[in-house]
Amino acid sequence: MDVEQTKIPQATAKRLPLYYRFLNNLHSQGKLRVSSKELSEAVKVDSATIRRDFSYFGALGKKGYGYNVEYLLSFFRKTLDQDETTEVALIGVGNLGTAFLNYNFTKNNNTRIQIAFDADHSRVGTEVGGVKVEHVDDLEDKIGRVSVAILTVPSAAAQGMAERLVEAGVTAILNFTPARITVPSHVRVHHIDLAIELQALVYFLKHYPLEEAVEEE
Amino acid sequence: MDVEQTKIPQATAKRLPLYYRFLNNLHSQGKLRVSSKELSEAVKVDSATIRRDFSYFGALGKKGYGYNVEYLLSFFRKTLDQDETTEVALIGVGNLGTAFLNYNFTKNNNTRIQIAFDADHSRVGTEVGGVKVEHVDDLEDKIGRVSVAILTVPSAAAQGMAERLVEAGVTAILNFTPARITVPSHVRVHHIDLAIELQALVYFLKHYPLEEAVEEE
DNA sequence: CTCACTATGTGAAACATTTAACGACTTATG
DNA sequence: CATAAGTCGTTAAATGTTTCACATAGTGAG
Ligand SMILES: NC(=O)c1ccc[n+]([C@@H]2O[C@H](COP(=O)([O-])OP(=O)(O)OC[C@H]3O[C@@H](n4cnc5c(N)ncnc54)[C@H](O)[C@@H]3O)[C@@H](O)[C@H]2O)c1
Ligand SMILES: NC(=O)c1ccc[n+]([C@@H]2O[C@H](COP(=O)([O-])OP(=O)(O)OC[C@H]3O[C@@H](n4cnc5c(N)ncnc54)[C@H](O)[C@@H]3O)[C@@H](O)[C@H]2O)c1
Repeated sequence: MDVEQTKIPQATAKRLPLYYRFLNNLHSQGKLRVSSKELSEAVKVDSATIRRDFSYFGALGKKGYGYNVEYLLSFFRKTLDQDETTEVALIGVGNLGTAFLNYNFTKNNNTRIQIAFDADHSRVGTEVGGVKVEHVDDLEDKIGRVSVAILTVPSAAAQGMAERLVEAGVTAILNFTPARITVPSHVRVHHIDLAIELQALVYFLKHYPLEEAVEEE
Repeated sequence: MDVEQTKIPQATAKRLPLYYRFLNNLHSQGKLRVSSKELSEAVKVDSATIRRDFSYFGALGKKGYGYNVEYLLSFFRKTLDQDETTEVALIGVGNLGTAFLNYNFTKNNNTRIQIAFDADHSRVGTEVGGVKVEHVDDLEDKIGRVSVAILTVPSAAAQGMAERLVEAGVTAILNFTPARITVPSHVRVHHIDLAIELQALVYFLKHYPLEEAVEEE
């Protein structure tokens, strides 16, 4: 597959899975076509932004008509590699890790948590969400060719585990710990820092007032 | 408090809680000063960006010296309103909701989940993470003056619950459901869409190659 | 077949964010 | 005290993203 499309802005790339999901919804509702304006209302992204995003992939729509849902969907399916499942490992079967294992990411989605590890012997051997929990000591033996990992260990263990994961061949980490981990430059890390998201929301609430609340009449 | 600081870029505002957390770490390690360069390595944000961010608040540092950790920390404590606790409601005590209730957001943080609601009678009355679970029918009665809500209900229930929350006075929602909810313009919604984050990570992995992995010698 | 309408795709402008570069001041050192 | 080294705060440039606005082309009703 041509890796030459590196021109697509990152902001656009982050919206693709969102478009894909809503297109799927429309498709299963039996809708045959959709305009950028309709899609805009559903995903809360400006319609011009949607058209711009789509245009990076060429002319996907028809003037005066809109987009054919089926065509667009199959285009994105290819673009997002929805036909091949990406296997994911999860490290740390605690509160968050358990929630993720119980959640079926594969519903609308090409990713599946294939294997889980924990350091707590009492968890090892149990099955959570259909995935057997392995001991973290066996990580190198059992992780196989999985290249994506979700990290939900205590923050003190994050850096150490990241290093082991990288050593074992992982090249993408979704890090839910508050630790900012250091990895070699060929490894991609996305941080999802829930405490910060909550604090930031509160900060915006207090310092960036939106339009005045309208009392009902 | 002056709401006139609306000049601070949103990108900066989102980083403030991160700075605050690391400053706290440094402080408890007994560090007295820190340079933008050191901080940069810890939080993985370019040092020029850090200096620029800080400069929106005036001259917090000393040339040739860096920043005084204690001073900076107390400045951010005020700025982020860390002295008053913000009360938060959680709607939907399922997998994710339970994880959040069990997590102590207050550790380093001015937010606390104060009250939780669920529709499932078998959960109501139980206590999760020290928070009693109320029935969602009592939401309007019991939510009080809480203005921030975390939404972890099934996506089909998201829009309806959002409307009830807004009606009950909530003005900020952290939405973990895949549904893109519609709210009045005075309500702030932040979406955290975990399935999309995972898909986006996979997309970047495949289409935005980083530097070539170096085989060990 | 005609024509009013609709909605795309995009050039250009507006806006937002990051990064580079450096003068100015501080501290440390001999 | 003079000088070297360090680090901020900021101006300006570079980069990235969103939005506007409209020519254009295809649609669909009559
Ligand atoms: N739960 C939340 O709502 C929440 C919110 C924000 C951030 N976080 C962060 O997410 C991470 C996980 O949170 P949690 O609430 O699930 O914690 P948790 O303590 O419930 O789970 C951590 C799990 O990791 C396991 N573990 C410990 N060391 C390990 C290692 N070296 N290798 C593999 N497994 C190991 C533990 O046995 C445990 O099962 C933490 O870093 C936490 O700060 C969680
Ligand atoms: N668990 C995950 O890892 C994960 C990942 C991505 C997205 N999500 C999304 O987060 C949301 C919650 O996920 P989950 O795994 O915790 O689901 P869940 O089914 O475990 O929990 C949902 C809870 O909400 C309760 N509920 C249902 N209707 C309600 C209502 N009207 N009012 C109050 N409570 C109600 C249910 O009784 C249940 O306890 C879902 O929208 C899901 O799509 C979850």
